[in-house]
Amino acid sequence: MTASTDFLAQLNPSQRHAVEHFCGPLLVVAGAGSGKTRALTYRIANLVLTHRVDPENILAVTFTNKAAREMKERIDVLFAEQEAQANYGKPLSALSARDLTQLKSKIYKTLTKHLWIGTFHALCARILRFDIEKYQHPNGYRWTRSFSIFDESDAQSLVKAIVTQALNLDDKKFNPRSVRYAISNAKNQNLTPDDFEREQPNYRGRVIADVYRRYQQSLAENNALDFDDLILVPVHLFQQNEQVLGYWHKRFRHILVDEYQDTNRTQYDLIRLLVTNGEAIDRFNDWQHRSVFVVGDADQSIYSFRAADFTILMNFQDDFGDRLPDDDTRTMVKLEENYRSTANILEVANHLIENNTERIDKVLRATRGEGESIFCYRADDETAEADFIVAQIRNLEFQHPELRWSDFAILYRTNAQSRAFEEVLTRYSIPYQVVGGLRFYDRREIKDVLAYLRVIANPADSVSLKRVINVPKRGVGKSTLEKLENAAQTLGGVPLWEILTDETSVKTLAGRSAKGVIAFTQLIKTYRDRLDSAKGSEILQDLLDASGYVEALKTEGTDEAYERLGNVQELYNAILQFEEENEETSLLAFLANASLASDLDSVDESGNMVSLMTLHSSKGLEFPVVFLVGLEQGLFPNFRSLEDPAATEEERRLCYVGITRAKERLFISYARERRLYGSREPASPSLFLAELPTDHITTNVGLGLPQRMTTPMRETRRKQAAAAKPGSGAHEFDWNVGDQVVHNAFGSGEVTHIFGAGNKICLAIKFPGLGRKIIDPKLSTLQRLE
DNA sequence: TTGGGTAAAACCTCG
DNA sequence: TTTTACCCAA
Repeated sequence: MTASTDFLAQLNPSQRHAVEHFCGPLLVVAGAGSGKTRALTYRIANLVLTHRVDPENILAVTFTNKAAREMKERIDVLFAEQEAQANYGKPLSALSARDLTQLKSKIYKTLTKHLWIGTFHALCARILRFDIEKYQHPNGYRWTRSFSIFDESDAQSLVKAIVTQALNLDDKKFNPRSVRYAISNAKNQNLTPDDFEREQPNYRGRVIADVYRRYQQSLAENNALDFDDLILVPVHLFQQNEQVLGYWHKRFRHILVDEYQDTNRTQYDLIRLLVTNGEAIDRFNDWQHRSVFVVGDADQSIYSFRAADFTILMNFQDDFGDRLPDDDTRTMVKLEENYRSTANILEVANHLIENNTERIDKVLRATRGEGESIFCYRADDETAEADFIVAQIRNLEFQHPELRWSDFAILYRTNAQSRAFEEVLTRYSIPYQVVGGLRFYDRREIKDVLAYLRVIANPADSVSLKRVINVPKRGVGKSTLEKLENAAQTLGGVPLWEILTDETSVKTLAGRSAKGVIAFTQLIKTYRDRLDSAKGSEILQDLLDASGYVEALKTEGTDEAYERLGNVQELYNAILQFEEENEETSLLAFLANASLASDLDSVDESGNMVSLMTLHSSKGLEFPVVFLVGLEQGLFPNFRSLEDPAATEEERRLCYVGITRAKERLFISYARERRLYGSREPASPSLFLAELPTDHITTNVGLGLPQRMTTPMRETRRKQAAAAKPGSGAHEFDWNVGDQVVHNAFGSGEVTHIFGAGNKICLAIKFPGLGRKIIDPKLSTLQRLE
């Protein structure tokens, strides 16, 4: 066995199949905990070490920045182990410190540095820093490589300004948030304003299309892109410019995509363009020296709210593959062996997910022992729930000396649920970290300082400019700003900056405030001149002083101000670290990195703290002990999904994700009463609780858990159904789980779920031999057998 | 122009 | 309960 292949011996046959795949398409259907990250990293290492692929030709898309970082680290280790054998003839651990340093630096320079690994957003931002100036918008808008990236709040205020000011519409009727959401959705499905209008030709659709057009114009005027544009613009650029596409197509011969079930239409278009060089997909056949390798699990698709579409994964073989059935195909491999969780946990997870209708058939096979039973706790309210869970944590930590605080995770549906747990954890002095919530880069002081940097890099960015022109106070108030903006508008939408830099105009328009405006523009100009010569960190350091920002915080002198000061200091550390760790150290690269950072990226694994996070954030992570909390109707599944069977299935997948995070112990809990906005509301147990297999669960509610838990739910349903339609025909809606029915087309079956409430009820019915189908009793003839 | 006050809205998930 | 938006006095 040669040195370059013996690391493959650690893999099981399916993993090995995936890892050794060289050219052509491959879909890896990878269940939770089946070693998919390992398959990805090993394959990249194998491409380079065995097939001698130039690292420059590899593009790997991950779901988070953190995953990208970890993948790079793991590949680095694999490279190092192989090179140690090859160059020194001994294992990595036997190398002297000097040789090790030398080897690592050589590996970084020749191999790791050239790999493109990152999220869709980060990779696309990088491509755009090369090529955005070649992009031609149909309306003639232009962007430069110093474009700003607008976050969600920037985007929403832009939409709000268009709705209320430019179009003079009621922002109650056209809620900026929902309009922005509609635009985002359109972009994620690769729809232009015209496309959108064609799809929704009604009044609302036309208005939104109009806002969308103006919104895009606004972005262009600011030389800015939103998150969705980061993907959409490269797609359009590739579609319109053969040379640009040709370059990247030639460069990225081997493309790998993780979490493929969570890609949206636009991201799919991007991948397809890069793979086929724009050729029609059914004609593309040139797989020599080229591969596309995607890894995903339809059962873990939980991002449909940002237009992710798991049918893209289901269609992979039709798109790229040989179109053969599962058993014969050479373009799909399934990883079904789970190395993470105990058999009990897997049993519960498998049982739950079987309630979904739309999935690729797949079971997680246990490789570990049975493990402890799952415990389900019914609490009186959210405080009692937190008390119970923290008591369990203290207890387990006490009884099992091998457990650290960081081995525990509390997973919930919404960020707002963290508070109760934080209070109790604080009371017992248990260290914890809340992941999600307010991101570091979303704090006010950080956004302020970044806005300064953004204006310095991109003065056309009027949104950032307005944010800081009067921070700290320079006597430039609302009315002054309004006059200046009007002037910019009248001159045909020139950037505000152009008005500000003309001293005469400023003196005419701003009057008393002119002094402050001029001071501000002078400040920005000073740093713009240094943009090419100075490092970002140097600019930031001087700026904090010269702008008076730090001074103002010190003068304020409150505890809060000192906390902000600390955060600003931390930002300075962040930029220093960025410059140290990254190949591309420009201020532009740092700003993009800051815009795209997620709170998940800052998860501290060394800190030994209990982790609190949403189920969405927990994807891809694992913990020995997991608490899955708040399993109540309306909370989880969330109330917005109650009436929509497809949405309920997504909530169920989310629950599946939560369960499969657990390695050793799983606790599930719900409360009978919960505080919402401050007032107490009664809560009923989640639909999902009744779907868990009784014999693997212990509970504090006595034996016979599913019966007892479904009863109150049935009563609520009955009440809701009766209330929804008083008088005649209430019996139509009075369905219960377990009802035997006869359907005019499918024959007899059993009701297994009830979706929604009132007159919007849908039933999931299991028909022997035909499987489970979701049926609207109002639209089909259903007869109940008594 | 600024700062303080009160009233109304917000809590779904995210790069 | 907490956060944000808007109004008015100084």
